Amino acid sequence: MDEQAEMPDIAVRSPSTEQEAVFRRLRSAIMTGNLAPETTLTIRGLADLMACSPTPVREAVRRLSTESAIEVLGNRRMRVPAMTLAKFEEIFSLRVTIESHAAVRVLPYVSDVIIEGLERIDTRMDEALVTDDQLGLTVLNHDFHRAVYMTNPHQAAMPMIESIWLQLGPFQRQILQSGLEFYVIDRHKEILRALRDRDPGALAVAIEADIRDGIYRSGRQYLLDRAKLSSPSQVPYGP
Amino acid sequence: MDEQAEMPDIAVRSPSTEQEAVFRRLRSAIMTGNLAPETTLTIRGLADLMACSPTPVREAVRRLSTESAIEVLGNRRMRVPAMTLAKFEEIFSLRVTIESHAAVRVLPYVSDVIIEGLERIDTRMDEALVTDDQLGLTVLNHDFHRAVYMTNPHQAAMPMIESIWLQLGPFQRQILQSGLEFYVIDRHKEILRALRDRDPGALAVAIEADIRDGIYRSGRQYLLDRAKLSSPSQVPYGP
DNA sequence: TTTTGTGACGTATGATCACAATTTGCCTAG
DNA sequence: CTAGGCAAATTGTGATCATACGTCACAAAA
Repeated sequence: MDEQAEMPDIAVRSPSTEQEAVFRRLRSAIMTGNLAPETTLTIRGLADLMACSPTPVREAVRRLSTESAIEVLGNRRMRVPAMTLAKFEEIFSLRVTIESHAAVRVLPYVSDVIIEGLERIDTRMDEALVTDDQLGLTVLNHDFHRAVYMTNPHQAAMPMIESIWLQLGPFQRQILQSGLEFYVIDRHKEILRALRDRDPGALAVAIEADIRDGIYRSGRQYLLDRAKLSSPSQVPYGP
Repeated sequence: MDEQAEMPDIAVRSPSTEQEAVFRRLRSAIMTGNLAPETTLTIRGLADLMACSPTPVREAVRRLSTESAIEVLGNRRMRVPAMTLAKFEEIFSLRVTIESHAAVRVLPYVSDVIIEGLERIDTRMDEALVTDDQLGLTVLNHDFHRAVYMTNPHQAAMPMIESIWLQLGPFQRQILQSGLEFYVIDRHKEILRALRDRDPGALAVAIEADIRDGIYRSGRQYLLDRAKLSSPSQVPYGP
C-alpha cells in the first residue's frame, strides 16, 4: 500500500547518544591497542573513567562482547581476551580469506576518484612511516583497507573485517611493548596497481601479502618464543 | 506472534541471566524467520511480550544491532532490515567464502566420532524432510553446519557465519510466505563423504553446492520478480 | 485546499536504587 | 607458616524514575 515510498533518509544522524560515544571510544581504544590482553574491565570503573552512569557502559560492553572484542567470563567478570598461537593463525587465515573476498568484489566499482582517495591515504601513511608514528600508522592502515572495501556500495563483509581488527588490536600492542620491531613493507602500492588494472588475481595476492607482511610475522614469532619459554605458566607480561 | 518453541537449543542448561535469555529468544526468532523483514520493533513492546523490564531487552537489541540483525534508524526507531537483490547476492557470496574456509580448516580434526554425530543430525533432517517440517529443517541445517565448523577447536569464523544466518533468517520467511517452494537437495551426504575422504577440494565444492541449492535460487527469483513488478526501468536502488 | 505552527502523547535514554552473587581480605585453627 | 572459613566490599543485574526528543494530530492562516 504505502511501502513503496522508501524515503531514503540521507540526513546523517549525529551519534549524539552517550552510549554510542562510549561504544566508539572503547572500540577505538581496543582496536588501536590501548587495552592490553587479559585486562579485566569493570562496568563501574569504565563509567567513572568516562564520567557517566553505568548504563551506557553496560550496553557498549555488551555490544563489544558480541564482536569478540571483550570476553565475558562465566563468573560475571569480563576482560580483554588473551591470544594464543592457534587462535592467531586461525584469525589471520580468516582475515586473508575475507579481505581478499571483499577486495575482489570491489573491482566493478573502482573509479579514478576512488583511487585518488586511496592514494591520499597512502601518502599520509608514508609520512607516518618516516616519523615512526605507530598509532597513526595503524589507524591509517585501517582507513586504507576500509576505504578499499567500502567502495563496494553493497558491502556486507565490513562488520566482520572490523571484528577481526578488533580481536587483533590488543595483541598488536603486546608485540610492540615486547620490543619486537616489525617491518612495514608497503604493499599498498601493489594493491593500488591491481585496482587500476582491474586485476582480481593480482589484487588478492597483494592483499594477502600486505596482511602477512604486517604484524603477522612478528606476532607469530612472539607467540612461538613465549610458548617456548613458558614451561611454568608465567604471566605473559605486565604493564 | 513468535515464541512457539521453548528454546530447543538451550533446554535446561544455564538458567543464566534474563538478558541472555531475551537475547537468545530474539536471536532465535530472527534466525528461524519468525520476524519478517521491515518489522518495526519497540523496546517496550518486546519487554511486555517477554514479561520483563525494558532493561534486558534494550541490551539484547543492541547486541543484535551490532550483528546487523536489527537495524537502528537514526530517529530512535529500529526494525528488521529489508532485503535487496544486491545485498542478497553479496551476502551469499560472502557466505560461500567464509563457510568453505571454515569447512576446509576442519579437516585436521575430523574423526569417526565427529562424522557419526553429523550423520545423526543428517538422519533427523531426512525425517524432517518427509514430514515437511520447515522450521525443524532450518534449525537442523544450522545445527549440521555448526557442528561441522565447530569441529575445529580454535574456530574463529563461527560468530561471523551465525551473523550471516541471522541476516538471512527474516528473508527466508518472506520467501516461504510468498508461496515459493524451494527444493532441498541433500548435499549433506556429499559433505560427509568429503569429510571422510579428507578431501578439501571436494569439501569446498559440496559446501558451495549445499548453500547455493538452498534458499539461494528461490530467494534470487523472488527478488528478481519483485524488482520487475515494482519499477520497470527506474533507478535500481538508493545508496 | 494546502501549508505551517502548536500541542499532546509515546518512546528511547540515562541515572539511580535495590538486590544477589562473587571476590577479597582477614582472622582463626591446625 | 599454611589452610580454611567467615565477613565486608565490590560488582553485575534488573527495575523504576525523570527527562529529552520525535511523531502525529489538529487547527489556524495563507
